[in-house]
Amino acid sequence: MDANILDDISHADPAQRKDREERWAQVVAVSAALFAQKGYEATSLREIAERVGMLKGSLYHYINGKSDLLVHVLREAHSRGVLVLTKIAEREGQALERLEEVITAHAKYICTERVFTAGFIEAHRHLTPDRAREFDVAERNYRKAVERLIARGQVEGDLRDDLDPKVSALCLLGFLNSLHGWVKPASGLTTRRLCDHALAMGLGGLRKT
Amino acid sequence: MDANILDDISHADPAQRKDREERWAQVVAVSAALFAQKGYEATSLREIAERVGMLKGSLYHYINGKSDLLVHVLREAHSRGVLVLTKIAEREGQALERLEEVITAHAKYICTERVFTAGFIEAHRHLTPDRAREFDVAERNYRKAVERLIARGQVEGDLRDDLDPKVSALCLLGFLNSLHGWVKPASGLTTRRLCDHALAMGLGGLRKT
DNA sequence: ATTTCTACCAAACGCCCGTTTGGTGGAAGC
DNA sequence: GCTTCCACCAAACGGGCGTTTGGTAGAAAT
Repeated sequence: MDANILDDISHADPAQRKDREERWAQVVAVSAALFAQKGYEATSLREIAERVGMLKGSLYHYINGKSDLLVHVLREAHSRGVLVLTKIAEREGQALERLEEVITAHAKYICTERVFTAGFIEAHRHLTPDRAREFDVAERNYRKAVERLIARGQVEGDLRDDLDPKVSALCLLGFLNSLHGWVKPASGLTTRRLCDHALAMGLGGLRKT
Repeated sequence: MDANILDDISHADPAQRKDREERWAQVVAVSAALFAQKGYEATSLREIAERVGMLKGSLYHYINGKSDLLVHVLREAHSRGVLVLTKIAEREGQALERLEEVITAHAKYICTERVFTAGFIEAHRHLTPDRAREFDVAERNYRKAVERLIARGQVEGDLRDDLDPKVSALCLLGFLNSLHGWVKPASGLTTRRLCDHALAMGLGGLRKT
């Protein structure tokens, strides 16, 4: 079933494999760009195929259905975003410093890798529960890591301890993701300044005054 | 063209008018619920008509096209949300207090009127620029009002003045709207507690320490 | 030289969408 | 009692979608 994507292809010679992989990467990249720009539903296979230079039916040599594209786009997004951020959150050290790092990295990711951050919420609607689980788990892990960070910050005395860590984590991540909605490249706001601003506002509500 | 919706109907007798208006309100309410739940594109006229108890073609006695429904849903949402919040933001008084009121009211609106807050971003994609303008203007007015409030709070000495009011306003409103993404009714979190939390986090980053 | 394989084309399929058209039953107006 | 009007039905329309099927040109393998 998943042969086109997942099967071992070591029996193919290197030249063929490279061709196919390059083409496939191109397809995923184009899909990511279009999904980000117009949303998953509003993007047609015809349009994707056109930008890659083939007919829509030919895409089925790479996929078994449209949602395969979504899965692979989301996987790339997660490997660049959520997974990296989770690792940062789980590093050793003073909680407050870790949290600052996470917030800044998250904001930076949102600003610079715009292609991969759009429509995550929309995306879940278009995946069957079992295909979505993979991403749900990753996102939950990240959220939990931030939650633990906040709790530790409270214990260490840097963060106010009258706020529930879970709700705080949800608020913080929601806030950071919301940056995507209005931050535009070339809006006269440098990434650097935006990250500083996000840090000030994201952390300001958590810090002990 | 717009006869079904906008025309003067004073020549109809009261009984008829009431019937029609009640039916129309029902259609809008059902549309709002479905748009919120599944999104605009994913909601079919067939589905809307079914819940109201008619066939999809019959909806065209009330509308001239599907997007009419979106416009009317958004109008109702704006009149309950953005317009109310703008008025609060523009009242007289100490800026900090006003801002607290706005944040709390905004958070409360998001939590209690869930039907009308979903898919605002998606919505814009499905309206022609001239039909969207109405809503763009209202949202901009609100944002500007909050921006002025923050600027005044800085002058009055309650808010830190090293943050750009415009960026701060965008961050704050983005944060508040992001609550919609994860706040669920009956999640064991009362509206009251959520609003307090949102206030603490939203204001914490702006306040002078 | 023949076979095999691969990347892709060309064309059709069924589905469901938003929209249009023409009609119908029953209440309201004269 | 006849006409008018109105809310709605019944059925079709064209179109775009995701998907399937069968074929083909050309390189690689034997």
